[in-house]
Amino acid sequence: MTRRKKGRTTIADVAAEAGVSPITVSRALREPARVSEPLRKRIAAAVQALDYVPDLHARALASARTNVVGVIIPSLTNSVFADVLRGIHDRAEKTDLQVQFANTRYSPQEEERLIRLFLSQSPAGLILAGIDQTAAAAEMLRAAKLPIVQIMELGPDPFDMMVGLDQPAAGRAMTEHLLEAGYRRIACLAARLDPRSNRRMAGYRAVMAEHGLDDDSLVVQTKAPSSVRVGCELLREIVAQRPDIDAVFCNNDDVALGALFECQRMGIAVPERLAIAGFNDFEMSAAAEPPITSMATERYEMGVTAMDMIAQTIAGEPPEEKVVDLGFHLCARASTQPRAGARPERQPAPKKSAARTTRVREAR
Amino acid sequence: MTRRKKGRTTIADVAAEAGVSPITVSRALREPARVSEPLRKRIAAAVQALDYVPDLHARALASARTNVVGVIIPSLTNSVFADVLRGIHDRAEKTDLQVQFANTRYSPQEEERLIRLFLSQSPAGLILAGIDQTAAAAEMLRAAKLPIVQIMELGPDPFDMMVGLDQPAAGRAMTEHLLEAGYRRIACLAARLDPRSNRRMAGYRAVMAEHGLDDDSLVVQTKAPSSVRVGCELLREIVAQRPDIDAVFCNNDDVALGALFECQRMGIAVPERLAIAGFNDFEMSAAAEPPITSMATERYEMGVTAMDMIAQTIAGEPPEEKVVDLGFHLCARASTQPRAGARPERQPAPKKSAARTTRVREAR
DNA sequence: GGCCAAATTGCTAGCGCTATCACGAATCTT
DNA sequence: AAGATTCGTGATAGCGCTAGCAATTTGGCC
Repeated sequence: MTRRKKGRTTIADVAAEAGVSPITVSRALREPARVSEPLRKRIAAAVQALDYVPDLHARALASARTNVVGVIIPSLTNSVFADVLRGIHDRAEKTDLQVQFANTRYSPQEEERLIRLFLSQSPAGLILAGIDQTAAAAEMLRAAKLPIVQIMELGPDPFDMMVGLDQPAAGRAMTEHLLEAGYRRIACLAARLDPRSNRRMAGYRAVMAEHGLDDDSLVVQTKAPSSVRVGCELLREIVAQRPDIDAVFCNNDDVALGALFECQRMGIAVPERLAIAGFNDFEMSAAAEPPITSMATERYEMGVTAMDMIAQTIAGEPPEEKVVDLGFHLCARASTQPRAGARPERQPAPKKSAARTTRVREAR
Repeated sequence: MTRRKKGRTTIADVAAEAGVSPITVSRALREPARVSEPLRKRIAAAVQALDYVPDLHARALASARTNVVGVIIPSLTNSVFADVLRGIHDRAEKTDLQVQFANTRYSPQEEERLIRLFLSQSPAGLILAGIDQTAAAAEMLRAAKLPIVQIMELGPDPFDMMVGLDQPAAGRAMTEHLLEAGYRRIACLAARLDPRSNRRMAGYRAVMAEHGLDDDSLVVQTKAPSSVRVGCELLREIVAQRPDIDAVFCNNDDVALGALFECQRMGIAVPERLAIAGFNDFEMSAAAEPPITSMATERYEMGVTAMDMIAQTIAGEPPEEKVVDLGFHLCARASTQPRAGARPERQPAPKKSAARTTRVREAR
């Protein structure tokens, strides 16, 4: 809409006002240490007086460098990502970095397209979800000379940096918690086949198999995105299919909440007749009646850390640890009350991702 | 990080490849109709061959115009705004507009700062939440020559365009629903003093006053942001303060869910002993047990419409209606079951914002 | 055939900023 | 004290693209 911006205050105006050259103003703004005290003050006063705001486009063009960090994640609806995004934005505010967000809707092709699009704009950094990029995307990313952080989970071969948690281990830990609480016929309810969710389920199945309890009929999945309603539906389904189950492990807390509602509707006592465990420890889970056991993940912290790692790298001080494991911790609540006669919880053998893993039984 | 981008394919490379001048390539890309068929094809082939992607910064600098739409809303946590943002992004993808998001954390000063910041970058458009901008912000916005859409609610004096709903009317409508269902001592639970929430509460109080039922002791507020836990706490508080209430109107569905959980914990039968109504019709409300009555608002649609209005304005075809009322509709569910002897629901007198308002009693 | 209008293409001149180098003055070597 | 280094500042030359207009071609019409 705006035509030629006739009136814009430019760096030249400030320079004239302060009686210096434009380049000095530019330096005073970006590298104050390289400009002498008196000039810096005069320039600051001129900036103030003229209400000068640098043109980011001109800056980007001239320096072939931007302060835009691209964030490419699968979804905006899932509050898991909303939390991460909040962390990213909060930290971005404290630097001069801008955030440019795009969602892939869980499509690797769309992700590839977006990565290509972002890279062509030479962003200051890139934040990606997960480790399942297409081969073409991986090639571009490895060739790209910019800080990249993969978030949500950990994997063997980072493009650059990584911050997340060991999803299979988290799935294992929850399953072990249920076993230790005395449950045996533990079903698994999974909404949309999010790669992280799949890996948690792999952890679940591994533990079940180790105990000779694994069974295809214990798993119910759907392509629908995770939601409370889906939790209701999945619970009805598993109860119809395996009326003998004594616990359900839901791949996300909204599914767990749906399962709880459906149990209330069907008159299934939780946890006496059926235990319910979720994942991600949404705010509502602790408030539910009964409170729902969940696995807390550091989503906000993940966004903050990712942004920090990028800011540090840009500042020329890349973080010592390129891969950060934020761990997870069990929030054991009434919905998975140990059964009478269950052996007490023992400390599990330390695992790769267990560094910051803690185990909490909350009072209620 | 990136130094001089030595390798970047520029419009000149494409022009050379296609055997035309750079400006023609530029036109072919932006206004294909103004370039002849054969040239257009040659240029398209060259773009393809060289994998050319225009530099948006250079474009913005040269044209003093960007394709960035700024979105300034109070929060990212509240799923109300997440839904709006999703609509905005989904529609942005279908145009060539980019979205730049910032959150004010409910601070008008922060909002003013962000508006100033955005305007200095001459965005293609601006989307703002609500109508409570500071005087200084209002002045800047009225002076700005760009499409602006205020969302979430309607007001008398738009800066430019507006899409939302009549919040006081929505508050009235829910209160009337409760009255018609036979409830009389209706409390109001309000989390963070969101301006929209306040206006809904004003609607509630107006209706209560009209029926001689208004009372300060029926209202409980908190500065804490809306959440399920806050719903639990507010319910305990109101029950302690006014044990005689027969219904609660919660300013958001997460608060309503917390109220429901707390009732379950305290052994308060819903709706027999206490009816619960929420607002915004979150996905979980219909799935709860009992399903929670709520007022559905078109949040996703609001984002889509706002973006559409901006895109249309930029395209030189501003929407005929500068103010769009998306209405609201009651989703009456079991949590506000009419009491025995309640008079049947009558159609309310048509209101300003009732154009698209419908009233639904859902089966369950 | 000549003239005008419309359609098509290209030239020039920046947009506002910063990388790079150049320069004089102040500080440091030995 | 003469040269070698800093330090602080400025001049120059673009970054990649497009507005505005000029130049050219085409087509239509009398």
